Amino acid sequence: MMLSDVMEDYLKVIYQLQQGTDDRIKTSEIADELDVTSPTVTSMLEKLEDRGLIDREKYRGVTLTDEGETVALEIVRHHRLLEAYLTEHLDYDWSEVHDEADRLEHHISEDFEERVADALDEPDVDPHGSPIPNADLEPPERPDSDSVIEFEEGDAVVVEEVADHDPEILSYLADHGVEPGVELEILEVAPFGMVTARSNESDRSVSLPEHVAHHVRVARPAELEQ
Amino acid sequence: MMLSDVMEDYLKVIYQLQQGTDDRIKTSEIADELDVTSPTVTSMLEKLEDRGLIDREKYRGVTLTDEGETVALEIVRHHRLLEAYLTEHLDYDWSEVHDEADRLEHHISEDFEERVADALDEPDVDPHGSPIPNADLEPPERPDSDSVIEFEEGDAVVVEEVADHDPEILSYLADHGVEPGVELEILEVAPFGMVTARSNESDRSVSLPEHVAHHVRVARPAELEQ
DNA sequence: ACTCCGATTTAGAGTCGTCTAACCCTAAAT
DNA sequence: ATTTAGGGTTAGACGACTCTAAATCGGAGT
Repeated sequence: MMLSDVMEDYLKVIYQLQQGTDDRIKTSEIADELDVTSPTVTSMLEKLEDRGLIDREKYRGVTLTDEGETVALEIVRHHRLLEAYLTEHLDYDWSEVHDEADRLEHHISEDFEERVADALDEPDVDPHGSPIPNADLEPPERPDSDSVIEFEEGDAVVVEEVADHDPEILSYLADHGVEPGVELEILEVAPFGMVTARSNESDRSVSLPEHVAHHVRVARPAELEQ
Repeated sequence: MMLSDVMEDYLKVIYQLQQGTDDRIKTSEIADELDVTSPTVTSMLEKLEDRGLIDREKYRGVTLTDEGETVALEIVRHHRLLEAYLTEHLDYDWSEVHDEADRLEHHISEDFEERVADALDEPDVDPHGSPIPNADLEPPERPDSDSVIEFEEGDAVVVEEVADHDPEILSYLADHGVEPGVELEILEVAPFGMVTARSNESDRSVSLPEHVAHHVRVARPAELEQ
């Protein structure tokens, strides 16, 4: 299937918006994400539907077909492998890799993908802790993490994933010891969603406004599970 | 200057066709190289002229302006750095790098270019022996090599550059010991252009039909110059 | 100088992805 | 059941890049 970069972008965005809900994805959500107008999205959705890549109900939004999901997973795999490679081998900081991976994700060959995966020894998460789809493009299983917002004062948690792309925010988080793998003690969850926590990394407390905290996904430490 | 990938491709091709001649580059040469029709080239040349990137005389072909050349050099630098990086760090063979570099050359950031150049320690040639323009994008000085066709029986020469992109031909050449750096003894130059030589690498003789030999650029060994 | 042929340009049209403006549908509130 | 607010779709257009067909240029050879 020969797809344009643009079509791939639409599929990727639909895939990502679909993560964590069963809702159909709406035209305006896609438009916001891709920074185009709604009519533009509508006309592209028609094409994607013609190609059998999405399932569309007019006025009610879309979902990916299996085929569409496979394409999306391929792009996501490219993106996350690139992020991992750039941090591992080209000295990029995790705050910088997203844009570069976005540039390149549509333009690498199967061969390149494979060599990069080899060089990294088939990693299963990218530098932000997001799962990298495997080479067979099966949907990766949903990590059992929750937004840090779900927790409360006194909880001890481990950062699993920081699902944000803004370099400024990522730099801020890294500076304050919020990265995948670090342990956080929740100090306060304000009613308007701001979370304050202490990182065992920086040993300083850090406050995360709601829109940031939302992207910080954490799990209870392993020793507390059973 | 915001240029499309397509425009960059035109400039790159014009640059490469311009190497080694003072002739203006003709519409049909560009059309052949890019695999588009002549009218398509004509209309793109109008746009490039409007942008001040080429100097055009209708019916007589084009040359790059300084600005156009700078853009072309940027793309060539990207291409050749990528080729070098892929062979050096991702285990590519010199016969495989061209297509991958073509895919990526328009899509890497300045930052990426710089990091790759650093990782390679600012190389000055790519795996085919072609000069990599420096970061200031000054035109690299013309290497003092000639096509192997220019030599005659008995000459000993060193391969400087193999300016071909066909993976089959490059594999063939590598298999027969024709790569940058190896010494060749010319055994015969047939009237129809075929060159037969012995490589001190493979210690076998190899015959190069004219269109291949044309791309094998060599120099007399250093110890013979003064 | 003239003719002719190959190369170039002009003319006109098609595709892709985008836009704005106008119209329409759905769901929530009355 | 009706209204209405807000998002979705339709219609029509545009810019970028490409094509085919037709007209035109210019150099090579008389």
